[in-house]
Amino acid sequence: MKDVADGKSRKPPARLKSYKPVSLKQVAEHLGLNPATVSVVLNDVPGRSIPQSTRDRIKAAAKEMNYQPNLLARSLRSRRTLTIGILVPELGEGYHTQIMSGIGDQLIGAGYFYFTAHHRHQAHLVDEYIRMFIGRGAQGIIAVDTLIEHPVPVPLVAVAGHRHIEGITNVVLDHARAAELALNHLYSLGHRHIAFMRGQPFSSDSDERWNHLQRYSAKLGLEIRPELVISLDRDMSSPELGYPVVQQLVASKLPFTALVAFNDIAAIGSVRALQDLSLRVPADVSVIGFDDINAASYTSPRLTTIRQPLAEIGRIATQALLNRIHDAQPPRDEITVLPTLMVRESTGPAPK
Amino acid sequence: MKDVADGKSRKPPARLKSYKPVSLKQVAEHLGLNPATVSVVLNDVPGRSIPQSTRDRIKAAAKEMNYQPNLLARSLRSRRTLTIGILVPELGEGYHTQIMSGIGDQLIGAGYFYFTAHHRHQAHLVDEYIRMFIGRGAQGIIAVDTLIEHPVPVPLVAVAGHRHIEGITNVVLDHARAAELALNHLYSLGHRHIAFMRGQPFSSDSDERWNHLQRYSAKLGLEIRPELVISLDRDMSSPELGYPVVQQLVASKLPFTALVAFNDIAAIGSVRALQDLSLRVPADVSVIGFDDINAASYTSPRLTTIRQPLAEIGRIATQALLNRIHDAQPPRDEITVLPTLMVRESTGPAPK
DNA sequence: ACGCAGGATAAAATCGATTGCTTACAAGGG
DNA sequence: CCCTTGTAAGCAATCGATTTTATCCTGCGT
Repeated sequence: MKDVADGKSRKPPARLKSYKPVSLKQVAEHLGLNPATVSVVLNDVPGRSIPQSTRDRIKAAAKEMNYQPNLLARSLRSRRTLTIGILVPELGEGYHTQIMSGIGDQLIGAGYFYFTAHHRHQAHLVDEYIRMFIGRGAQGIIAVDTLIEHPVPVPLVAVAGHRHIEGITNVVLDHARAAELALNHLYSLGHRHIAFMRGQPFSSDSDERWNHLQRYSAKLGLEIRPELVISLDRDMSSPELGYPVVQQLVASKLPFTALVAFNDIAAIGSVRALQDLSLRVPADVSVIGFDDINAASYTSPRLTTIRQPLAEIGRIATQALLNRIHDAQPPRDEITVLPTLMVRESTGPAPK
Repeated sequence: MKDVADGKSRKPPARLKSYKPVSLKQVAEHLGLNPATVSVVLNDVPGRSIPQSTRDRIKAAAKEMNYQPNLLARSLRSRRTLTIGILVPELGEGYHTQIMSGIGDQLIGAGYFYFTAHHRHQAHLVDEYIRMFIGRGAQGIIAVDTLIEHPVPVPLVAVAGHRHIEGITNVVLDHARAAELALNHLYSLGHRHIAFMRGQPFSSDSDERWNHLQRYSAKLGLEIRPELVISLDRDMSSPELGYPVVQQLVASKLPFTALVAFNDIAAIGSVRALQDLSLRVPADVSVIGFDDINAASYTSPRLTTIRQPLAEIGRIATQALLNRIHDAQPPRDEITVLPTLMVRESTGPAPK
């Protein structure tokens, strides 16, 4: 290696073990100016008279010295941390992950960074993490599928939360529409004996989804036989979740030609269970899922499902939060998102 | 609701819209003490003589006033932010997500919080986010499947990075062992005409994996026919990735009885392609994947794959980083993780 | 020539902690 | 009786910015 000789990179980027970033004060000193002046210029504070020449000088120096403001210091004073906190029940699981992907995209795009914390449905952790987020200066919080029990001192947007708490904006799926899409689809394929799978009690969408399915069944004149209603209870996020309940359902020998699963994960396990019992999907039994997680289109047969626009939901929640942080709009209580029916291969005409 | 009467929760948690947390100063004032003293006690600073009675008084007051130290202020002074930054190429995609799940678990367990940023393989974003992490006080960085080009002023652990850069610890899979597992499995099932799928050039494991497959094939006396080697090139994370290349492979009419896919995602697409061309998996063609993402066991046939312990890798990387931050151990250059063979349903004896 | 209105920049307070250095007082040693 | 030692706590500087207030200077009007 030889010495660099070109004008540009004379000074190496100095990234060795313990370099210390340049501070505002150093920039000011270098320029023979006061830190305050430099700050004012770099932040484009309005209503200050500073000649363009000085402004240019300062900006040039900042760039040249590779000045990066220390966000901690700035935030301490100004209360703008450009940071928000995200609460999820679990990491590395399809549904939450895809929502977070939408959130992350939108936040980074808006210049915000975010903390993530997962609580595995433990209420005391929820409270603790909220406190820690705030202690670290989070200006807002997004809670995904998380039960919030108290008002919180910063703006909070809940995704798939169904409690109405003062000051909290909920982003929820239009469950009425979802039920309608699912049942119309099956009904129009000729299914009249439909089995239902309810979600776990701790999952925030469980009740809502079930209520609307009941309601719309009634509307269609479909009778729901209680023996054909099975319930999830285990807290797991693998398809195994849906396997045993469907096994039992089949073992009960009650006739049914379609199954409305609680979500895609459980639907995938259900399809497995049916196949392992020599029932063909969809020839013998149609299965419809909920969510449209990525894996739903990898299975065979590919899963017919009620799609929640997960990433979109994340983006909407984020936008709502940012609006509230900036007081851009009067806070809304609830934002509804529309589901779509994705017809794939796991549903078909009811057998004779 | 009636008034609470028990001694504990006399004072409501005051979580209304714009409450302001109590500061150290307020606690000190309340006690008639100096903030410094309070700080010293609450942090259990060693080598200070403060009588137990005072200590108790302070701790009681802190608890009673629900004092929460402001992490921003603390970090500004003490440089301990208990924060690290995580870089990933993409959010909401199986492989990275599962590694992040291990990272998140371990970090939260150790009392650290983390920022996540995704860069979609854009080098300039990588640099920018590293700067921003540091500006926000990150004490270390974990980079997953991300190309790091320069040394960085804080400890950095790279997962599946293969560049050796001063001061960076790499956590990598034992690719030699992986190749051995995959090829032994197929070989012992009688496969002699094996097709290979190489990864995209921007994926950090591509070359390493391919080199070891070649090397071990030679060892087994297996000849690799160049016409049976296909390459991925698109930057996508859906199984569609593997579909067209396998279609072409089959169209070429060259005989093969097994396919070593680059990863599970591509393997799932490959299986689809084969099935759509009326080839049975594994009766006509065996397919083996890499990674063992969650979805690998949801497909039908369930995917035989070389398992990377993804969450474990995340935990190992995190532990390595924390060790370096605490100077607990001399920094290691490389940490190797062992793969496992997961035999499922997509591989079987070679057809005659 | 004097006062005064800005324009340009400096000074100082502040945010909420941590930390090194005093100080005040009491007890023990020579 | 003075000096050391130790205990208990206060003082003040500091971290790196932002923000409010003050000061200096110049040119202009009268």
